Amino acid sequence: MKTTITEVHKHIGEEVTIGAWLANKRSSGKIAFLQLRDGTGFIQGVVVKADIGEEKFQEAKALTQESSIYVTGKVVEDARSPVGFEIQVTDFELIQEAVEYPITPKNHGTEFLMDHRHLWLRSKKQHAVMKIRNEIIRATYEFFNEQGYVKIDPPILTGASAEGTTELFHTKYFDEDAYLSQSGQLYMEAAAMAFGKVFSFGPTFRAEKSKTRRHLIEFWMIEPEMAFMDHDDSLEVQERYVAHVVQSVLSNCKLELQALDRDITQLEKIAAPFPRITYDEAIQLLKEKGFDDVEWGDDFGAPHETAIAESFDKPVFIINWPAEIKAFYMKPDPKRPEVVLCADLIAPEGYGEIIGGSQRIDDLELMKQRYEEHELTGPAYEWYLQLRQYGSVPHSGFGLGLERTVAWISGVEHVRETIPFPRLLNRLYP
RNA sequence: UCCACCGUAGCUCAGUGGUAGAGCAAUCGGCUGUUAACCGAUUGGUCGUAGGUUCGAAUCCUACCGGUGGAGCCA
Repeated sequence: MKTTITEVHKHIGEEVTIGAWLANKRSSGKIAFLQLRDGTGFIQGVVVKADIGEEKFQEAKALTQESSIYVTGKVVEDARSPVGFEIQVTDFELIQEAVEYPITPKNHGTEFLMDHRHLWLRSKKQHAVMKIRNEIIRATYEFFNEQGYVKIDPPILTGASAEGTTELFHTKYFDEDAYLSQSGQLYMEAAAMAFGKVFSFGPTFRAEKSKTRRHLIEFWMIEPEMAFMDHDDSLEVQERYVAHVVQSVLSNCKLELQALDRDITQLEKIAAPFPRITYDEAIQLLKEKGFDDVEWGDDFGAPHETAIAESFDKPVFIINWPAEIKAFYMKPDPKRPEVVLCADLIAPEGYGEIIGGSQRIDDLELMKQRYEEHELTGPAYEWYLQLRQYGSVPHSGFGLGLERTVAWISGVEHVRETIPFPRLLNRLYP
């Protein structure tokens, strides 16, 4: 009967047929080992000449890497297999012969692999990272649905920037100027006033010429927004959400974490609550660690974030940043108006900021003042002001960068391996 | 945009002023438990591009093109 590699454990002792690709092959004079993959997993097929006959055995030895085949054989348990099972092949049928597959079992450089991203996705490590990405997305929907959030999709084509800081991708909207969304946040605030607790999951675009392991031109964000929640309430949601995602990956992606050689003891520590330090304390900590050039009012670079993260074995919130280096919509601390009620969540092990969040300004007059300070005018911003005019309430929200989260949990060095087809500086293909 | 490093066989790299090399892949042969299998043989080159220095340049110099890492900015 036809089945898949993840299902073979239900068919021990039975003969099954699997549609598969040949990931690799090893053979000797009378036995051949076929490393098979079918998208659901990897398994070894064993071809014995004495069982299958001379002609078929020679055919098996001639199979090339990444050729597609239907393999028929008996499922047996075997302690030597990393997945616990293998298939004793009784027959196979070649679907298509792959000639000189470019990605060989040996080392390749980044440029070559990125040029062949459409094929690289087939490899064990990339497969594992994408499965973990999928689990994080699944766990995200699970978490927010269970907590009563409504998923709302903000637009991708917009008339102006959400934060006014980063470079936007410009395009035409018939005769008007339009930009690709850099954040759905302003729309999610509108949605929170309509549905209470909402979250979005979608792509965002930044036309920054960033060339680091933490940056993509196109990346995916999860942006929850909650009415009637202050910033402390939001921090609690954030830590419970992140912990849920990590625990879900630990439970459901054991083989994938193993394929990536991830040190899971680091992940097993991730449980709410997470430590919180103020921006002021962070400055102090950095000075103690020898960063003499950091002054109050400076933003932190990657080395600073890493140094702070090293002091904790869980993600750490840095709260209450100077208003001048944060977005216009963040609510000032009533006790100390020069700082705003916000937090960055810094992942452990040097993966950098994975969440940025804040309580939003709910006062109409203060928001008008911010508009003047930031020279925000036009129809793109008028509607946002109305949210403070008609039944304004305290509300908070945050944005989690999916790719940085995948990189951290998977333990991969660079975010370009955490999205199927990364858009990078100078890379629009494949 | 700035800084550093790198472009040599299909891939990963060595060669740093005197005949263009290795491993892997491919092809042929051997091997009954391999795990990036192994062993033997064969094939494979406009040394990123254009100038320059030199008796002689993959090697030294200049410019350009491409890439990698980082900074800034951010998730």
